[in-house]
Amino acid sequence: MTATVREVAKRAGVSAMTVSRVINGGVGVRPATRGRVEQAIADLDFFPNRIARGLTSSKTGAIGLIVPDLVNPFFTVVLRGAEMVARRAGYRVLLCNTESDLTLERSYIEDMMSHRVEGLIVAPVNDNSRLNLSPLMRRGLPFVLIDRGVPGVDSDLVQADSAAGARRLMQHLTKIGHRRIAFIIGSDDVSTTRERARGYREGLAAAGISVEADLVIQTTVDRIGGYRAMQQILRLESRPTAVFAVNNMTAMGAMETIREAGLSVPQDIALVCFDDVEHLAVLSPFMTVVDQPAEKFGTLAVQLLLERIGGRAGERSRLVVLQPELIVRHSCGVQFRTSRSRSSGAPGVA
Amino acid sequence: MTATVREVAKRAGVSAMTVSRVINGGVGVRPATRGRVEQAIADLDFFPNRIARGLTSSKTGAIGLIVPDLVNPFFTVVLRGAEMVARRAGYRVLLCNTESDLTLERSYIEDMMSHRVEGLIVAPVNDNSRLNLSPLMRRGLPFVLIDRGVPGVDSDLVQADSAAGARRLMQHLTKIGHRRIAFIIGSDDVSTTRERARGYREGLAAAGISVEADLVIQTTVDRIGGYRAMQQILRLESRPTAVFAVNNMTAMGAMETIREAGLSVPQDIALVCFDDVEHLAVLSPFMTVVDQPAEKFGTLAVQLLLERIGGRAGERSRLVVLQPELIVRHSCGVQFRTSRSRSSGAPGVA
DNA sequence: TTGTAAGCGTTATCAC
DNA sequence: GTGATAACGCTTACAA
Repeated sequence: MTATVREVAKRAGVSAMTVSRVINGGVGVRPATRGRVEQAIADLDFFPNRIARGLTSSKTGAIGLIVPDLVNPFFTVVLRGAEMVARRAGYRVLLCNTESDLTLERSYIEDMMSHRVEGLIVAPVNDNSRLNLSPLMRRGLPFVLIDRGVPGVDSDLVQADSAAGARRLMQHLTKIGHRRIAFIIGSDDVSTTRERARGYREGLAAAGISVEADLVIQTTVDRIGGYRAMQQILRLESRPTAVFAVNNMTAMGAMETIREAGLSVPQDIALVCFDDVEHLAVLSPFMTVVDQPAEKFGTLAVQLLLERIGGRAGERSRLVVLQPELIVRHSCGVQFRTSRSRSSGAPGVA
Repeated sequence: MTATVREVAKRAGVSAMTVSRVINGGVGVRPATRGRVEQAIADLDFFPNRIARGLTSSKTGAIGLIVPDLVNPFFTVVLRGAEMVARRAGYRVLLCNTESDLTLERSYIEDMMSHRVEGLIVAPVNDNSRLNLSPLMRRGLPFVLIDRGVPGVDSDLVQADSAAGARRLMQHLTKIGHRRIAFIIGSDDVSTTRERARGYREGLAAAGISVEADLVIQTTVDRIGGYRAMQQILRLESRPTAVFAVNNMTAMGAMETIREAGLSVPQDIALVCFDDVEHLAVLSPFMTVVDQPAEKFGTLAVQLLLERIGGRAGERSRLVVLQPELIVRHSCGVQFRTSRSRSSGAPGVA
């Protein structure tokens, strides 16, 4: 199907080794020789076989990125950041979408090992991902966790300060007068869920409010989960004045319920959430959110991973905690203007 | 770093071939032998090296997917569809994001050839992608174009009927009374742009309206492009009553301008576009759109590609034209209810 | 049912 | 500066 180094070598009247040298930068090859080889490569339309290369050198030039939900814009942006940094370093990103399925996660991790990626970035499904990660730990394949930590797994980790973000959100809501704030929350076996729940409790406590169990609705962390949770909230005898959705997807679902009920945000009920929905947040009502620097999750994770792959990392695992940012818009019930271009200015222009 | 077939073989007291047979399904291996091999595999924590496998069998089990913008939800959903079908067929999808950069597209295509993918799905940047695709054609590597056709490239193609979609949109707008409809359009070297422009003209003509050059604003097909184009539109002496944005991203940018200007949709100006923004369309005002079946682009493309890889496709190239669907919501200025659950019902429930 | 031998396309190593 | 040889880990083809 395509020429090999040997064929190129033959045509250029050199050895395969010389061809190999040329396609790898050509150091230590006389310009004249090099020219002949390059000509032969062009003539034969030769593309080096990376597969074969990976076999001898065990440098496959690939890293894996495993995320639970690629349709979630948060992870899309993580991916964009990761790919950019990886490409600049000469690496390819192999992407895996587990759809929050532990079995799929396990098989993707095995797949990545089979593909001999040099390292892995994983946004784990939940605490049970520990079992899936253990083969990586056993064989010492470098990996970096993002977004979510996994108890019992000692590795580099890039995460946001979820508790602080939630506290800030609660602080804001209570400051503008909300006292009864519902919380749409996910399963307890995800670290970010636990942290956001802690921030919720602490934030309320700081305002002298105690948590009402009725107002904490546990559900799946996706649109349908948010949809159902909000239905439940609207059925409460005494309706809360505000709702905190644990992430962007649940917030979307919650919005849908609110609209169907003929209510509006923030007039009838306030709604805030984690994760800015980025380029789509232009649609009103503009959500008040705690934004996580998604792209940084990707870029930092790749940097940490490449350091580790390159043996420049040391034994100890590293923890990077990114600060989320409160962006006050309209869905909480106050009309603010922030200094952020994303909320009040042009998209990406000064 | 990890065990090899030979090491497993030694431990199990068999030959490497027997191990190979076991890891490939184990047909023609006596159960007892097979058991010993499996035990040895478990003991040594062995994972077959796909790289090496790909070298001998030239079945790498990978296909490439090249898209111009992964942050665009349309392509994210395409990816989801593609990956699902590919996985079921035992293939992995290697994803490349060209960011609409022809140079990057070229290098990704070469990269994919180096990785010896068995085939490629490409949403090309524009007509100039022809040059980037030519190496594929030269060596007969199967590929399928999606979304956009490329003049001079004869290949399988999955696309939407853009002209019909645009016509339908114009038909609707004119029917409810709009006569002056601006068009935010992209570069002319993209097939979908040309087709949508044709639909725009034809749709207007059918209503006895002639195109006003002032109302057609050419820009980059992203959020910032839509933002600027809408600024230009608002500066027109005689403001149009409606705006047709060529895709979801330009519509987002346009919305942003409208909001900054203190205007609202549809009271001050109507806004419609191509591509449903899917799970984010829950935010109001609910856009009237022509929706393309994004996931189908992915699933069909993979099916066509796998047929071709498997030699079950025949010489002739195939064209699949998907019908886009008009979803009337509120941004056009009428309050309709459609039968689609996505616009009026629950997310994914009956 | 199992094993032997050779080779996939590249690069590491060590000569020259 | 260039080349010969032997791997890398697996599978194909054939033999036993």
